[in-house]
Amino acid sequence: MGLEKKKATISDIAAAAGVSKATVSRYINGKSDLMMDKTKERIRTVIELLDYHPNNAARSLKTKKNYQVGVMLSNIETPFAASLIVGIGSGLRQRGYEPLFVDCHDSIEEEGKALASFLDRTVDGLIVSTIFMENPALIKASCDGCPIVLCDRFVNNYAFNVVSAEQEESMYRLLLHLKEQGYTRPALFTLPWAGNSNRQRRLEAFRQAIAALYPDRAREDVYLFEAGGGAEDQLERFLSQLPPGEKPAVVGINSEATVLVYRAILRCGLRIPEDVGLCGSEDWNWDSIMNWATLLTPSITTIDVPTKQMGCRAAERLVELIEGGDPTAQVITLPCALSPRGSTQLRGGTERIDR
Amino acid sequence: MGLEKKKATISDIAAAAGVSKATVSRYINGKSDLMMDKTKERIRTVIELLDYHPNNAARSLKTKKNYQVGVMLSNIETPFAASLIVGIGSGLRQRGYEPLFVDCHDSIEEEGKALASFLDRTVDGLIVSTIFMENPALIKASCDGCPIVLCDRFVNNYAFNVVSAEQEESMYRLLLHLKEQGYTRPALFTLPWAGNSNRQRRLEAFRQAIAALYPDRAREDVYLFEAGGGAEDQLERFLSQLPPGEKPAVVGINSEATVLVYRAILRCGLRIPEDVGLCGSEDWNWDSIMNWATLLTPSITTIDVPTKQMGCRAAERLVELIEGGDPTAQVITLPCALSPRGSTQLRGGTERIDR
DNA sequence: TTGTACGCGTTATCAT
DNA sequence: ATGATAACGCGTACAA
Repeated sequence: MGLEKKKATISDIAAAAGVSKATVSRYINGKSDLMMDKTKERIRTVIELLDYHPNNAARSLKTKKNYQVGVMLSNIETPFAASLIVGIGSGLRQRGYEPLFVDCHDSIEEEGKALASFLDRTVDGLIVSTIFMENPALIKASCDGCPIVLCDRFVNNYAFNVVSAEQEESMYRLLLHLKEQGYTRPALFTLPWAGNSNRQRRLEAFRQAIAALYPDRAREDVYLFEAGGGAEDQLERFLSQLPPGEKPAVVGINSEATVLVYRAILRCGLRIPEDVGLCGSEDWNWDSIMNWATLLTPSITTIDVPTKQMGCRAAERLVELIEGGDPTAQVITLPCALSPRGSTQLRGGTERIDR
Repeated sequence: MGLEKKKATISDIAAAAGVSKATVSRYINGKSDLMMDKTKERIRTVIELLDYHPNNAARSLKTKKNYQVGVMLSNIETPFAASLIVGIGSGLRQRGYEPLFVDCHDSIEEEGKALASFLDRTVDGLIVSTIFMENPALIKASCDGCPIVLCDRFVNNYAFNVVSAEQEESMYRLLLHLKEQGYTRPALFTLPWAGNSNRQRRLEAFRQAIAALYPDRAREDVYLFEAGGGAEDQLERFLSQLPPGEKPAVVGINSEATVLVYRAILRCGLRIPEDVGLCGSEDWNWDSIMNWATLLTPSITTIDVPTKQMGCRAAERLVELIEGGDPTAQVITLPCALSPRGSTQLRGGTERIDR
């Protein structure tokens, strides 16, 4: 109790086992193929006895590796980020790496600071999921040899390794679902997409799907509004311009947009799904009774982005890069699932309450 | 481009500035009071020019500090954890420390592993927010001298430093609010509380508040159910045993419980707030349009736990401990706010839709 | 006010 | 099959 129990070092082990530090080091690092069994055994027991753990700082000083990777998130306070954290964390730790998460608060300055801080701490690599499409600092870091994987984001003018969610196919399936349900007029309601690669990709996917499913469609049903307001105005614009006989459905560009439109629809005194269908991209993939899509009444049809798996896959790819795998930029695309719910159930059946 | 731009070391700086490594080291560590101005200036410019950054591994090898703290969370995939992460992260980074977050998935084994891994990495301290009230491994770590702060949790048989949310006062205010609204019979609906210090504290707070506000109340209106089911049965039991003329209101022990009861009430064909009042403890403190309490219709009255601030405060206290502050165990208690919403608005006014 | 020299705990390169 | 020994980059007595 009173004794200062100093931590055992490799020298202690060497002395206690009657071998040299070099031998102990070899044992620890699995280079013990040509080692006598009884030597191994001696080292093993002494390590056990003294509860020896190699010192990471010393190790990393020598090897220039510290088994830590920096993870830059755009806004941690969203379930999207939470899922990403879980996926990245498990993927990384599985392979012996420790994640350092930092919230960049959607600010390019914060992001620059975080990047500098990580480079300073000499992390072994970076996983980046921030929104900025113009990102010279990140490109520079990559050029300087820092392994980087982008997660669900793209950056202009540089071919990064990216793990992302499939968009075209899932958007097509969503619009097909709406059509099958009897909706004749799907419109995309989106928040500003400038500088946001995901919104741009979804917008593009929407246009493609419309072109495929409604080849004769002339005007473009894309409505832009702000998180601060405007959903209601745009909704009224959309509905007032509707030719008679058309059945409208709104596709929200993300979870937030979908909820905002949901409120706008109710405020206009309209019913979901009878008067207007509603569905959206669900970034959270949050399997819980607290999922926003099932909290609303009726519950909302969504495209479910496999956030956790994206994180896990990004971790996997990054470790490949760190450990010398082929650095050629790959774009890994994960499929999304469609979850039809009450908000688009125009014909037949009654809504099933999930869980 | 072709040149291998090796990282500058302290020796490079010393050489370039024409001084000794010791002087540079002093400069870096702020011990430059007695240093000649022109020496300082020389060092400063050279550091700038060579873009020198001290190597953390070497530094930590020498000083046994690495400015990293381990953070053990019970389940990262909840907004509660997300808020905590933000609070802890900013509090820690503000003071020059880096958080290492790990998800223990409500498993004591995982937690043990994480603890060992952190101790192994020689973090400077620990912030713990996991559910286990019996936790010998954690007590041992503390006894061994590792600075530890518990966040919104308690552990039996050991006086840890704790940052937590105030419970008695807020529960009292919630029940008072219900009474003022005309509800005569508040009942607590809770998930199993064994081993969960927060649920136990809330349960106790509920009992105290009932004793204070309804001194004549004989039987105890506490209903236990499981996340998997049972809310509906318990609700029917509660309502059927109600004396005529009583106005019932349900208090959910946490966000999840409240949502489960919400669904049960609707399934029973009852109206909120007319037939039954509903309110609950909101652990997330999640200021967003996606907040569950405002997604539901009507939106739900909550006690808002200041999660982010708790994390921030825990970080602050931990750094105090790490840097040699008084280690005497403190219990820091943060006040909660009451957010009255439509779900308990029995008399007067119409529900205001928030945001 | 500044410099010298050693050691922190490892791994890696030689030897043997 | 194993042992000396020299780095790795930094902080810090101690000396000057």
